[in-house]
Amino acid sequence: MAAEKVVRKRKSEGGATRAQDPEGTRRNILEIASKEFALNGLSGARIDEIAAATRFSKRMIYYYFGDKEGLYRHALENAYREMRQGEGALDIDDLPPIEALARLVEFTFDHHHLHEEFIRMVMIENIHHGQYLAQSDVIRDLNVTAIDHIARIYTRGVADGVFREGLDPFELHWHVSALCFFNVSNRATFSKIFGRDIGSGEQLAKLRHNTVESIVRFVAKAQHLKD
Amino acid sequence: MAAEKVVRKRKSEGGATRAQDPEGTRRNILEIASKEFALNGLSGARIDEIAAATRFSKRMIYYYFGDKEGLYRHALENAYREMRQGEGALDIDDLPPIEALARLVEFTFDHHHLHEEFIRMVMIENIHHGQYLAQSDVIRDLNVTAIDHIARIYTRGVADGVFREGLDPFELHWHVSALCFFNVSNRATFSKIFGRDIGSGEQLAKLRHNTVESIVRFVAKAQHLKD
Amino acid sequence: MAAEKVVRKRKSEGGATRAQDPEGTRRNILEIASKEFALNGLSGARIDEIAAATRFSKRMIYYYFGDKEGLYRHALENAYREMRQGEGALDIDDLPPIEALARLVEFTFDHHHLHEEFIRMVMIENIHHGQYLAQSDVIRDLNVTAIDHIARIYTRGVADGVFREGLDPFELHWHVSALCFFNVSNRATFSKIFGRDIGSGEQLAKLRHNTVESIVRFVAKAQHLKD
Amino acid sequence: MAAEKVVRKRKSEGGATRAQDPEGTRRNILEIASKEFALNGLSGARIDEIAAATRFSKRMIYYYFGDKEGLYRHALENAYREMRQGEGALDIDDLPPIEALARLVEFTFDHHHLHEEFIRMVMIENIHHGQYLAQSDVIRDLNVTAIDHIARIYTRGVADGVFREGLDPFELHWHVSALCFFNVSNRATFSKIFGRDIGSGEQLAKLRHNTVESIVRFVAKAQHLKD
DNA sequence: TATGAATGAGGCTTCATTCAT
DNA sequence: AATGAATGAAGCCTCATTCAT
Repeated sequence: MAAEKVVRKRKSEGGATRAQDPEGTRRNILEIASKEFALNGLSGARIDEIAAATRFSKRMIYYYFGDKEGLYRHALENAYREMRQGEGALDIDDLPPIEALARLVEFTFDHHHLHEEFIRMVMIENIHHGQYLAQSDVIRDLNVTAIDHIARIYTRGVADGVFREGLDPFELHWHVSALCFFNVSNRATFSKIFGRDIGSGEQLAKLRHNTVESIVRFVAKAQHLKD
Repeated sequence: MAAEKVVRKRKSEGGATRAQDPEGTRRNILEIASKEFALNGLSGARIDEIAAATRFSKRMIYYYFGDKEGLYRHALENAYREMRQGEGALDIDDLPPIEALARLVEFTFDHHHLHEEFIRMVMIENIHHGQYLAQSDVIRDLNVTAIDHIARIYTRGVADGVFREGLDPFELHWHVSALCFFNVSNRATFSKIFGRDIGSGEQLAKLRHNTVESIVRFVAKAQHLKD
Repeated sequence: MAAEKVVRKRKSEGGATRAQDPEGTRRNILEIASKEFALNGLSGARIDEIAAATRFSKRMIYYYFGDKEGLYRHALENAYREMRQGEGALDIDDLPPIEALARLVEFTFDHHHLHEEFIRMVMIENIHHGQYLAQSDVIRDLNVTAIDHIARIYTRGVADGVFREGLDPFELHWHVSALCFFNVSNRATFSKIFGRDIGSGEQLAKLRHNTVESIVRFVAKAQHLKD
Repeated sequence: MAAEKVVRKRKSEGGATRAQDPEGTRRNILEIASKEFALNGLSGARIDEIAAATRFSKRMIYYYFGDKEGLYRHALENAYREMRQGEGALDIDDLPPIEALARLVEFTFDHHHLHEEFIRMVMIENIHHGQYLAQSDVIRDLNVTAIDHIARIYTRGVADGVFREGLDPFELHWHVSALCFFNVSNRATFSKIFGRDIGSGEQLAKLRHNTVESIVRFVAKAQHLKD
């Protein structure tokens, strides 16, 4: 009889040896995964490599995040969350509007510059048509408040008579975002094409300065500008 | 064109019927591949799917482009080439500087908006740290000339006394690029987060208008601005 | 019953609240496991899903049953046990042989029809070449008695001169089993192939009737048959 | 720059060395797969083991059959096809009805006995509730004709006055199937429980004889039976 | 020039099982 | 008695690429 073929038993026998700290495990995995996704994108990232860089076995990724997309989704949320948390630090309500606006732009410019990982996650998510962001309520909630900052400054500036009327805070936010984001997101191609690194040294400083000036000139009344 | 001259040789005795048109084959493959890469990125694109969408077999991709990266590199070069070709059309040397500048910005804004595929290729290339672009001399040559346009306008504006002195054409180009690029590259996330589609209708028109205004206000002397 | 006596001990100071009832735990697990195995087979069943459907943790399965095969073995034994228990109810010793035989067949037919889960366990065990059954003394003991019933009826029938001589009770049991078993085990394929559901309604009733008639005609002397 | 991380190239380089014979390849794979599925069931079968037993690489299974279920579906269809093909051999139209019926039953009994693999596939498919068979038009077509055989014999027998009237050929087919199928499908458990191997030697012969007699006695008028 | 058949390597995911508490 | 955290091994499937014609 060839009938002796049986349910094949798994050979494992190997067990866990690690301390049990679910929250720590989750965090460790998410941290590593965020880096991998930011570096290689969703399809470029490798679960195996993430697991290897982790202090845990590959299996735990699935235990805590379900699948690769689940992990990516969490990494994306995490990126937005960390980003927004940093913004709390900025305290500019006491400055005169123009100066406050300048500070806000500088802050955003520097912040983006320092958080390339976040920028890359957003780029990657745009490559995926924002489909994972669309699944996350968390992210939307985090971001809508981002406009409040600039809206408050703008209102004060208009009240003080130094800002032009009729501008839309949402569009101002867009403006600031575009300039600050682009300088990080397109650093590689832009720098390589023109042979000037836009992401460091003098050039970075000048673009930062230009960015501030551009926003201020866009918002402030002409009479308040010094050429 | 040259295509008229292609003699459709049939294999002597009722053999294969496919036209032997190497250049056409290449072009067909590259076209399809460009779409796939733009849609799914380098690691996300599938050779199988590209081949299937092609009029040819998978083998031809390797025959003409070596490997996946070779195909990607060509698709990238192609994207830049097509982009730059379009720019030739713009004729603004006869307009007064401010108006010329406004036209240039509008043109760039629209051009980027209409060439999402190109924008996505650039995003993807940035995700890959510009490493493939770095290997291509073609691309660099194509792009450096892009600054000439704006440089000429700027020079005229300064000569006419309507533009501020001391600005760097390269940085002006950066400025225009940033705003026009961002509106396409980040359309998905930005629109989804704030619930307003920045890529169509009224909103698109307003951002276009703002973009022009922003650049003009940045470059022109304050006395020439109407708030 | 014994369950009345279970003292629900609470861990001294507001600890766990789960009742400590080993036998109940075992039973609960076994019940759920039986369903899963009957539904998906030995290799198709999932320990995780069994545990999830249970009121207990996965660990308890291993605690009480060792491993997956152990659990399956117990489920198999359980299926046979429950099956045989039901048969006790039948009381036909007072009926004339032909009628008694008819009742026995009807009973078996209905019993099998009502216990699809058991039938499926037997099918599954046959897929595994009966290797787990072979390990269980319990099951063999339970079943051998199954022949006694039919043997008694047959003996009476022969004595009464209504049954043919020389038949083997074991083979009669085989006969009854085959017809009753098949109608449940092969319901899916047979019904789907011929577009007639053999497991419900009129068709079921007719096959039941045929089954009885077939057995009776096989056993009874021709002179006692009405065509 | 950590930017040197790239699309990871596959290392393969290894190529094919085998003769190209698509149909042969398919057949070889299907043959091996049929054995594995019959032996271990759908979930129990291992693609790796099938591939290893094949003359081809694992990849070819997916090339030709899509996925594991696709392969199973084809194996199932194949089993039914081979089964039905064998039946063509039987030539009984010239025999008197009773004898023809007896020959048909004997043939079916032997045929099932010799094709355990087929029986097991049907068992397995029933475990899966016939869901794969339901997807196959091929199988249904093959089987409906199976009833024609027995219907023709029955009609002749009724015309000759030796068979009872009012029987349903479909149900007769069911009857024959049940007895012949069961003896193969349940050989393992039945034999083990009662300590008598129903699948070989004298016992097999007696059950075969009984099966024929049972069917004949069920169909023939009582006056034509010799007890 | 062009193709369909074939493949090794690796990718994601699941599984039964064990450890620490 | 009972659990949630953790895991090695293996399972299915996909991918870029090459061979034979």
